[in-house]
Amino acid sequence: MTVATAPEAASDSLTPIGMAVAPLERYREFLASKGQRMTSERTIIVEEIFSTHEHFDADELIARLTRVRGGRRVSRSTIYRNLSLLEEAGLIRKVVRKDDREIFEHDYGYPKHDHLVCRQCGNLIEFHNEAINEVLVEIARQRGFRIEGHRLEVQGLCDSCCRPPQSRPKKLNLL
Amino acid sequence: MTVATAPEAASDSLTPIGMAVAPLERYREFLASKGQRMTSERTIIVEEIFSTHEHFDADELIARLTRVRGGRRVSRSTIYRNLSLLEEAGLIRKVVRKDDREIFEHDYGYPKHDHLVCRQCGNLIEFHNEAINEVLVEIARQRGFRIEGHRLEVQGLCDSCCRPPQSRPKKLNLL
DNA sequence: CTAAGTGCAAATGTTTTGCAGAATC
DNA sequence: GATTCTGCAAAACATTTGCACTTAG
Repeated sequence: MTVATAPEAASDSLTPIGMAVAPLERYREFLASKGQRMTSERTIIVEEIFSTHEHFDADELIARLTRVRGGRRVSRSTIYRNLSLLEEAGLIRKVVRKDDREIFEHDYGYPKHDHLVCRQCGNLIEFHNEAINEVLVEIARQRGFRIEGHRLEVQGLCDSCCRPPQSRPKKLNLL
Repeated sequence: MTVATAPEAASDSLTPIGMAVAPLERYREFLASKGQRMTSERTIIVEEIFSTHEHFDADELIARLTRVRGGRRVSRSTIYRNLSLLEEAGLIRKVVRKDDREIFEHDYGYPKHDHLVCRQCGNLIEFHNEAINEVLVEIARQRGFRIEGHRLEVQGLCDSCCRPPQSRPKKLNLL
């Protein structure tokens, strides 16, 4: 059982835990199975997405591409088209919706989890709990429902947003 | 412990389980607390929403109002403005997002629950499970997170959409 | 009366789509 | 070489907003 963060033996240079093959390779296979093609834009997108394990929305991804990839950019349409495909391929998934935008994250090579969403600072706090899955499986069984996935967002206030600014009693504003 | 569906003793004619006061009254109080007013449009909206326990989106509500209320209609803007207010008041809540629309349901006078969403027929199947809440409360406690609510949608295929049309072997189409 | 609410039409902002040229297999 | 992709600009769509008029308190 591996708990490491470092790359393991696999077919590519970046192949963390739980990935039989690297994301890019996996995308290529998925595309091939549908008679679709790998392109340089798709490579760039997948590499950027999997270069870090972070939540992102379409705009953030575009920003990252513009910034990081030395100006080499991918059009907005292509981003959207590929986000859909990547989701279909099981490489990413929509986790929550924030400010009218879908937030994505890796769904490949990373253990399943859900999120606490702070309505104040917008932070996403990941958590994993097997009991929830077990409950869902049982409920689904009873109803003859075939589960394909789920999305659980817990709304509220995170630790730091719960209490007023108390750790900064220096410059008091006494109007 | 009441399990009935019929109205109980309360301050209005339509006051099912768990409602200290009827929805309309409750909305009035909420509005008053914010220095806002009750209007005929707001009355119509609340009465229509609580006339049946059904999931709905903005368009469906507008349709229901147009149809049921003998042509007396409320403008789309007013509907949206009030859906937000009603949510803030805790009378309704967004449960899932389907076809790019927010689906609402009663959040007042009805036990908390979550949904199985069939991707095929779009049906929403309600279920209630206390264990999930317990898990969430415990996780939140550990992280110092103050829960205000949650949204859990389980995606998949419902019982009838799981299997192909097998119970209709009469008129076979043998092209 | 005065502040708040409504309806209308126009605006918003994200995501989608049609199409001509570019690229993959 | 044919089919699939991309980028662009325009479209689609649910939801929001500005404004003049109406209405609740």
